[in-house]
Amino acid sequence: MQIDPANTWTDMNVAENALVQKLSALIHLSAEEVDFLNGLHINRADVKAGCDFVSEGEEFRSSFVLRSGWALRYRLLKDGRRQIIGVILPGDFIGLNVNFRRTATYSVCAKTDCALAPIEPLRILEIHQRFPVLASALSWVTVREYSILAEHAVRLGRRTAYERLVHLMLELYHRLELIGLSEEHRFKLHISQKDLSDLLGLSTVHIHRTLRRLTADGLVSMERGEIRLKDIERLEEIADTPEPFLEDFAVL
Amino acid sequence: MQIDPANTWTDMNVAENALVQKLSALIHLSAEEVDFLNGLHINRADVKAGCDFVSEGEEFRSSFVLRSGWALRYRLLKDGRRQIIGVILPGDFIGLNVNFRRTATYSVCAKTDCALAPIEPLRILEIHQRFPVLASALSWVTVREYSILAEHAVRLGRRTAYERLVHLMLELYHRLELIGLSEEHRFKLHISQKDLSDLLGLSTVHIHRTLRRLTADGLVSMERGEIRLKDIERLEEIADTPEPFLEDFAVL
DNA sequence: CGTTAGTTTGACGCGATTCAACCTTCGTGG
DNA sequence: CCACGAAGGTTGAATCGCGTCAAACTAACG
Repeated sequence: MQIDPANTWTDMNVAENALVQKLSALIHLSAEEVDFLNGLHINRADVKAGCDFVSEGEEFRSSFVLRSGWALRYRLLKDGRRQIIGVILPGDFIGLNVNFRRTATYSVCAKTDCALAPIEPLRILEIHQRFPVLASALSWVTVREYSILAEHAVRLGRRTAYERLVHLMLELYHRLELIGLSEEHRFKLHISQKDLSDLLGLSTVHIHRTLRRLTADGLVSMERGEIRLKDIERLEEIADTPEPFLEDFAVL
Repeated sequence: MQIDPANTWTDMNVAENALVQKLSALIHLSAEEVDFLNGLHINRADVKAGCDFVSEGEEFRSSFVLRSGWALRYRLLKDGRRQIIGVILPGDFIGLNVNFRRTATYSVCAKTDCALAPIEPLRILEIHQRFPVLASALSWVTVREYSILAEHAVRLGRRTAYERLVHLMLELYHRLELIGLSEEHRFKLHISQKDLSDLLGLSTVHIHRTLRRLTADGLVSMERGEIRLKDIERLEEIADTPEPFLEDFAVL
């Protein structure tokens, strides 16, 4: 029953370039395009677990691709209540679209040690000019992010605690699978019960009890932070996931 | 106390082109750019109040700009629970980003008679090639949509019923103000209590009671579907809105 | 003038929170 | 190598915000 938010990032075969892997699942990338994407990773910034590397209200110009690690995008209310907007996984962008206003509206916190690839805004423009196929892939990334967030809203607004947890597990599982970070229905969960509660709009106590119920029902097992989804079909039934889940996003 | 989801759309001076108005608030548009944006409105489709004009799971290729009216983007769970993802107001896009997958993941329902401007995907590409300034404005639109949805998630996850309602009123007020559809802290609310409940993840009964409490506290008044925010400062205090609200979005 | 959609109201119940312990694990420094 | 503190997990009891049910009311429309 223990969730272990271990900071050592050694789970599985970490993708060389999760972004390339993610986009390849969608479209065929030419060698030139792959080179360009790898070139985006020339710069590198490392962030220790526990650090906020984007802070609400502060200057935020350059954007990033997360190369490895887990991070959380969140907002804090004045009285300390926290809502997590989403989980950022390897290959995800932080600030993909041009922000010509100046400040961040959310904070981003590293839950494990993270490697970032800072991207100059000019590089994004370059994509639109020189790589039309990549440009539409980025558009897909945008739509996908929006869709994930929309599903998050549905989860928060109209699902029970039990359903929320199942739905989140499935989201993480599918997203990790796409970048080669989960296999055989197993993945490492790098966030605490407190994080889960702020993600799902519940209390830690209730998260704990619900997690217990999930394992008691034989749907999920957990040891040392590793989650195992024991019956995907029933889980998808419970979560009432759209068909197909996280693969086929269209509307923004 | 009556919310009147009147379908006659005659509130105030409807903007000729709400999109132009919205973008003008952000950047200076050249005559050429304004012409181009107006040109997007050549095609026109009308939809009656109550109609779903985008349906989850169905083909969805062309995108739209909403010229006039109110629409709701929502998702339905199998057992009938509904969560509204967001309110679509004049000048808003539906499906701005290129969707090279085929189907819609959400439904969109017109709450008033709506006028739509269908946009061929090619037009969006044209913007990126010929109008770099417009292209970044569209990027801003995307970021803004994401930020509104993120605030929606915070609302659903970590605010009380009372706060949710206040926060929503402020969101609508500010968005309508930007396109000239609200004045003197008043605007017409074109959705029912049922819609409010599915928007805020509450029951209609509780929405009603909370609305009653808001008016009793002298913060808001309502007659025939017209909302009046009587004390913006206190409302913003209650909603704990970020500074500045809905104007300065940066992170995606 | 009946029908339909939406609003209003009260009584009751439950899902989730709060509070307050206590326990376990792990990293750190003496 | 053990002592200690911090962070996170576990548990029960009491409480409350919000949901459910059910019925009456009101306005709009043909």
